[in-house]
Amino acid sequence: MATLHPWPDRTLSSNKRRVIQELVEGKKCAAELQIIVDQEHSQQGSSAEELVQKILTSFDQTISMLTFDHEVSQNQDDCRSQESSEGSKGPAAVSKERRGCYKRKRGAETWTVLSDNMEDCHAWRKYGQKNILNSKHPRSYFRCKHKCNQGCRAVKQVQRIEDDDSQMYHITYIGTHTCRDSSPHDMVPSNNSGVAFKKHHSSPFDGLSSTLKHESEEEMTPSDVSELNSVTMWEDVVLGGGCGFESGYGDVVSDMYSCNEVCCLNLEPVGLENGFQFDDTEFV
DNA sequence: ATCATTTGACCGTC
DNA sequence: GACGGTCAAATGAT
Repeated sequence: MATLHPWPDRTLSSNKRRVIQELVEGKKCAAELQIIVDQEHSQQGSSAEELVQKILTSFDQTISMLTFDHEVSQNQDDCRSQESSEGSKGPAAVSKERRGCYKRKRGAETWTVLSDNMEDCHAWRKYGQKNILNSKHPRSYFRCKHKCNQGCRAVKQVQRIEDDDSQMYHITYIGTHTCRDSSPHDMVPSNNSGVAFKKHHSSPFDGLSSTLKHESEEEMTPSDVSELNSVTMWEDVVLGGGCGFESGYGDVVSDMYSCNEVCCLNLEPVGLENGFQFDDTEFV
């Protein structure tokens, strides 16, 4: 199995990574089992079906805990160091020094959406706005509200499209949510959100995999293709696509299905760049 | 008082 | 050097 994973962490210990890979494999098998069980037990709520559901839930939560735990601990360290430095130097001095001191999120997975609605199920906080060259409308920058307390690195950029008549927005999502949003809305199964989004055994990306863009200029190699298969499989796990509920991991896409409904007109998962790995040093 | 948004400065990439 | 992305003080809203 390819060793690519969308969580932004190269420092994850190899053991932990292997554990997660094994869990991903396990969940994949459980998802296949669920399909078989569904076929053989057509009536809803059979005990076998419930059992498989529990297995899938268990896999999801375990994977989430493993990755979440690591990231939170890392980000808590970040916050602490920030606080301590501010405390020692005084706010004014630090703010001048740190201003604009960042590393760009290059290589993070991104996907774009054309929507008439800026809203989605996540809590975003605007952190900037820029006028873009040759664009009539400014681009707004949002980051996940839980960046500070949970270290969620998801960001999105929203820009109204050029066409004056339409109220459509071009929304670019960068990175997946690693937060566990405390809002009740996010905790309920996505297929309980009043949307005709059938419980599925495959990722929401599956039907879109043909539009999966490899942002690299290079031609895709067979290994790239296999990586993409792994990507969809992983997304099946982290996006909660396998069982229709979301534990808080990387749920942007499923949210766009469940919450924005048909306003999601054009979903383009893109940017699975070479190696599909985040460089943690780019997230300082 | 607290939280969110605006806005100009700063930095990385091309 | 231009442009885009991010930071954080200032400001506004509740």
